[in-house]
Amino acid sequence: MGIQERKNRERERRRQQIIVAAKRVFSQKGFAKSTMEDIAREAELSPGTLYLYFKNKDELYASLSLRILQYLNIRLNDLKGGDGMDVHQKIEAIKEALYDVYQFDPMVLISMFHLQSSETLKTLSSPLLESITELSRNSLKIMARIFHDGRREDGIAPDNIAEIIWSLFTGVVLWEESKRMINGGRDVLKPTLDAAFAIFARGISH
Amino acid sequence: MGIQERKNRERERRRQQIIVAAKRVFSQKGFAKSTMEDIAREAELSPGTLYLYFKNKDELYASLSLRILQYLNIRLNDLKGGDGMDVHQKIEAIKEALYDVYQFDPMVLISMFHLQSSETLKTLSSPLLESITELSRNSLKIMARIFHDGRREDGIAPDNIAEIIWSLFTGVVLWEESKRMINGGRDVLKPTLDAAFAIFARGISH
Amino acid sequence: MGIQERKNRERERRRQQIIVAAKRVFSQKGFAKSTMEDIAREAELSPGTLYLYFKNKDELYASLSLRILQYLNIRLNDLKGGDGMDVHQKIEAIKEALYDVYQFDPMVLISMFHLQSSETLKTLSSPLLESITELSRNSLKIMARIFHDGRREDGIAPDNIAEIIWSLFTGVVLWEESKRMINGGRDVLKPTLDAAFAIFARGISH
Amino acid sequence: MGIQERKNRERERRRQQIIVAAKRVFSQKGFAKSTMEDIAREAELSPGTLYLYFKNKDELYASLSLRILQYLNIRLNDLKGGDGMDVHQKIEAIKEALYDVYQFDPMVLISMFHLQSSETLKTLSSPLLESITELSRNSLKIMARIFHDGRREDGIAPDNIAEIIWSLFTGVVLWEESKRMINGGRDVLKPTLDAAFAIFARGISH
DNA sequence: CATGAATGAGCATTCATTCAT
DNA sequence: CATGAATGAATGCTCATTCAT
Repeated sequence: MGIQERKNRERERRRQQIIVAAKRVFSQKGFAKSTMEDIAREAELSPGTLYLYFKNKDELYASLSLRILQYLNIRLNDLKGGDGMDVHQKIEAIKEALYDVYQFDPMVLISMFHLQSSETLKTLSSPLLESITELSRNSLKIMARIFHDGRREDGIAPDNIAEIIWSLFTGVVLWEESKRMINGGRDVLKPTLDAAFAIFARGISH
Repeated sequence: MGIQERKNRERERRRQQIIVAAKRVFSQKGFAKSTMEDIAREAELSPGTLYLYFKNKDELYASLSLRILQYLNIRLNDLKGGDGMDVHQKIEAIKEALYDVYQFDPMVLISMFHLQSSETLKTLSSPLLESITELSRNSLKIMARIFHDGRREDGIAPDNIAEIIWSLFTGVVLWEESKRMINGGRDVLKPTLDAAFAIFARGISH
Repeated sequence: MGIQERKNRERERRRQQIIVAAKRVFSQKGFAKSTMEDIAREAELSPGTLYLYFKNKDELYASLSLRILQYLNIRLNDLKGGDGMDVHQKIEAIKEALYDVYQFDPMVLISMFHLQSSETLKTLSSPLLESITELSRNSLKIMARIFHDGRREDGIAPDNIAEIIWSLFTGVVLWEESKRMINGGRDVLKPTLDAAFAIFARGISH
Repeated sequence: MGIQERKNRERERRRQQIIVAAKRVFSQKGFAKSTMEDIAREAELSPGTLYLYFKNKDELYASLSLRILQYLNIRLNDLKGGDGMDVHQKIEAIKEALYDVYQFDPMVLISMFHLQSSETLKTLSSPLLESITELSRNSLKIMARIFHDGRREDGIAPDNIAEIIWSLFTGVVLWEESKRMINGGRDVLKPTLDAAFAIFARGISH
C-alpha cells in the first residue's frame, strides 16, 4: 500500500509540474499560440510525456482551472467559521481570499475563460467537466452562505451577491492584466481591487 | 466624386459583412477552433476575399473589438450632456449604455480579451492597435468625465471609478455568458447587471 | 488596312511594355517569387490586362526568351557578310554581338533557363515553343556558318564551336551575375568576358 | 559516447535521403512546380518530417548546392599535390574533377542558380549562406592555386582563369542539359565538355 | 515510465486566373 | 479594350498526437 501511495504522490507531483509549466507558457503566449512542445520544454519533459498525464491539450488547459478552483475552495472554506464578523468584515475577508487566489495564479481567469467555448467543452471528459462545475458551484455556495446573515437586503439574494462579487473580481483582474500586458508593468491589481471592493461593500448594507 | 464615394461605401459594407460573419462563427466555436474558411463560408465569400479586407486572422479578430469600441464611444458621447442628473442617474445611464453595447454585440469582451495575449498584440498593425487603445482610453475618459461631479469621494478618483465600472461590467458579462454557454440559455444578463449596478451605485455616494 | 496596321502596332507596343516590366520584376525577385500582380503594377496595368496579351504566366516568361533570341538573331545576321575577317576577328565580332545582347537584356539567360523545366515546356503553346527552338537553332547555325572557314581544326566542327561559344558566354554571364547579386555591384561582365574570349580565341586556331 | 555519435550519423543520413529526393523531384519539375509534398513522397517521408531537417523550402534547395560544393572541394583538394604536371595536365585534371562533380550531381548548377535571386538569398539562414559562399570561394581558390605556375600569361591572372574555367563548365552543362531536356537524351555532356576544354586549354599557354 | 522522432490532418495564406462592369 | 474585385485550388508550414525504442 505504501508503495502504491508513493507512486500516486509521485504522479500527482508530475501533474502539478506540468500544470505549472503550462500556466507559465500560456500566460506568456496566450492560448492559441502556445504549443504542447512549448509546455513540454518549460516543464523539462518530452512532448510525449504530457500525454501520459493529460488526455489532450484541452484537458490540460481545463486542469489549470480545476487547480485554481480547488485552491479557491480551500481559501473560502477557511472563512466559513467567521461567525463574529459583520457583512463588511466578511466581504473584506472574501476580497482577501480572492486576492490570494490571484496571487497564487493570476492566469486563472484566462484559463477559466477559455473553457467558455462550447466547442472546447464538448471535448472534455465528463469527470473533469463535472469537477469543474461542481467546484465552481461550491465556491459560490460558500460565498453565498457567508452572506447568509445579509438578509435579502433590498431584494438582493445572497446567491446573487456571491455571483456579483465573483464577477467584479474577474472583471478587475482582466482589466488590470490587460493594462499590465500593454504597459509591461507588474502587480497593479491590489489598489484597484481595494477600491472596487470598498465601493461595492459600502453598497451592500445601508 | 460620387464614384469613389460609392466604392468606399461598398468596401465598408463588405468589411462589416465579414466582421459580422466572423463574430457569429467565433462566438460558436471559440477563437482557436474557428477557421478562416468557416468565416468565409458564413460570409458567403471565398477565403481569399477575406484577405482583401483583413491582413490576417488576428487583425480580423481585433477588428471585432474595434467595432464594439466605436459603438460604445457613440453611446457614451450621447451621455455627456446630461447636466441635470445626479451621480446615481448618471451611473444608471452608463449602465444602460453598457447594456446596449452588450445587446449590440455580446461577444465584445471575448474578442477584446483575445487581444490580451502579448504574442497576438505583436502581430497587429500599429494603426489598428492604436485605434483600439485610443478608443478604449477615450471611453474611459468619457465615463470619468461623467463622474466629474463625484468629487473625490472617499479618496476614489473619477478615473478609478470609470475603470471599476468597466471591470464590473465585463466581469458580469463574462460570468453570465459562461452560464449561458453551459446551460444554453439566452439573455440572462439584465437582472444580474441591474443588481450589480444597484449595489455598486449605492456605494458611490453616501 | 492602315487602321488594322495601327491596331497591331499598338498591340505590339503593349506586349513589349509588359515584357519589359516582367523582366524588371523577375530580375529583382526571381521567378518563383514574382507574381503577376507585381508585373502588372510595374507595367502600370491591371492584372487582368496581362491575360489579354499572354495566355498565362509561363508564356509571359517564355516571351522574354523569345524577345532576346530575336535580338540575337538580328545582331548575328549583321555579321554574316563579314567576308574579309579571319577567324579571330569573327570570334571577336561574335563576342561583341553577345555582349550587346547582354547589354540589351542581362536577364536573358535566366529566363531561357527557366524553360529548361520539362514541366514548364509542357504548358507552352506549340507556336511559341517552336519559335523559340527555331530561333535558337538559327542563331547557332549563323555562328557555325561564321566558322565555316575554320576548317575542321583538330576535329572540332564549326557547329560544335558555336555551341561552345554560346556555353562560354552563358557561363560567364551566370557567374558574373551571381557575383553581382551577392556584392550588389554592376556591369562587371566585360573584363571577364574579354579574358574568356581571349583565351578561347587563341585556342581556336593554332 | 557512441550513442550521440550514432544519432548524429542517423540524422545526417536522413538529411541526405531528403536532399536526394529533393534533387530528383526538382530536376524533373523545376523549382516552382515542385511541392514539399512531392519531395516528401519521393523521400517516403511525411511533409512534416522535412521541416525537422530543413527550415523551409528555400533552405532545402540551398542545401542541394552546399552538398555539391562540398563534393567539388574534396575533388579539387585531391588535385593540389600534382606538382609534376604542366598547365595542360592540370587543366585536364580540373576538367575531370568537374565532370565527376557533374556525374555526382548533374542538377548542381540549377540549384546553385536558383540562389541567384536576391529575394531568395534574404530568407536563407546566415550559417547556410556563409557555408555556401565560403565553399565556392574556396573551390575557386584551389583552382587558382593550381594555376600558380601559370605566371600571369598574357595578363591573365590565375584567379581569373579559375573563374573562367568554372564559367565554361557551368555554361556547357547548362547548354547540354537544355538539349537533353528537349530531346530527352542522356549523358551528352562529355564530348562537348572535352571539346570545350581542348580549345580552351590550347589557348592558355602559347 | 519516459522519450522524441515521425506523422499527417488541418490551416492560414497566396496567387494565377476569370469575368462582370 | 481595360479593369480589379473576387475566386478557390494549391501549397507551405504547424502542431497535437502517436508509438517504437
